[in-house]
Amino acid sequence: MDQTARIIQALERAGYQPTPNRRLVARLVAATGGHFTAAELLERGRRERVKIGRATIFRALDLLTSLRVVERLDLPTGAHAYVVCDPDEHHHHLVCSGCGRSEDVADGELAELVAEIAGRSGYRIEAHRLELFGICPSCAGGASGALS
Amino acid sequence: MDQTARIIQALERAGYQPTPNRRLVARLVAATGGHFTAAELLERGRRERVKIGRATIFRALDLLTSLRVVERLDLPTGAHAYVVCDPDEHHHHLVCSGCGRSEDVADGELAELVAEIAGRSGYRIEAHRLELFGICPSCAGGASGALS
DNA sequence: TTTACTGCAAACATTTTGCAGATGT
DNA sequence: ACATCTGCAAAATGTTTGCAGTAAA
Repeated sequence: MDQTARIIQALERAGYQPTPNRRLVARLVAATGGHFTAAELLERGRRERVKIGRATIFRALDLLTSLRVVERLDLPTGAHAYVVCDPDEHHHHLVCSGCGRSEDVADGELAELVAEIAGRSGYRIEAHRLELFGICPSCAGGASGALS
Repeated sequence: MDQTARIIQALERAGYQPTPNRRLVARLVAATGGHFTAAELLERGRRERVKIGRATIFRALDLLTSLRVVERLDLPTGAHAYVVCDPDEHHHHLVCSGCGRSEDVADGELAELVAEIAGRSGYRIEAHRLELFGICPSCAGGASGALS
């Protein structure tokens, strides 16, 4: 099953209608290998389909965010962007500053580190977010991506 | 030396004038144990001094951000806030959702984890940001903060 | 006297909302 | 029929900018 279908299914499972607009947003979101802003999505949407309103994009994105199918993240520039992601496990994002591609990174050992910080500080830590920014292999190494 | 003085000194060292407005911002920023938004700062500033413009607040905050005396962070709600911090070492922030207090957390073992992620993914990681949100001991435990 | 700083208001960018109409169930 | 969804335009936010005046070097 491809990602577009997964997103649409998530909508249906949550009791939302898989309307043409929402399908479009799902498709656009899935077509992105990386992050995108609401404005970009609107522009791409309008290229495919004449009628889709800004508000609809934002509403669909809110919906998908609440279903954890996409996540909102903050670029180093301060701009807000979204990335598609796996709703089932806690993870973080590694974003390429070159091409915008984004990969999920498992929480892994971070959980231990967070627990340790909790112990040391006395805080009850309820949420944590790790954002990683860098250059992906293919942006770094021309075509091959092999590091010399 | 107190924090207000440290901030003013950082401005002077970088060649900026320690004007009354900037001193005010330094004082307001230092008076905050935690995070604050630009709007809050403006309001507090106006309570002390009738004349200070929104733009001046933003400009001062940008300045302090570029000097790494404050850092801009993104609350889970998506709102932008600022926290005072130590310009000399790489660290992260632990923010109390109750009172807004914020503490610096040393990068510590995170560096290793980041290096490992870099190795595994092939990305050249240029920046990373860890944001922790939780409840501080005094918000959690009533007055004493002792966990039972 | 030359440059840095400031307030103001306007410009801008981004996101949200109210609402009447369209669409899906 | 009924609830959900949609586009639009207006409103609410949040931030930046142009500029003329003020203060500092």
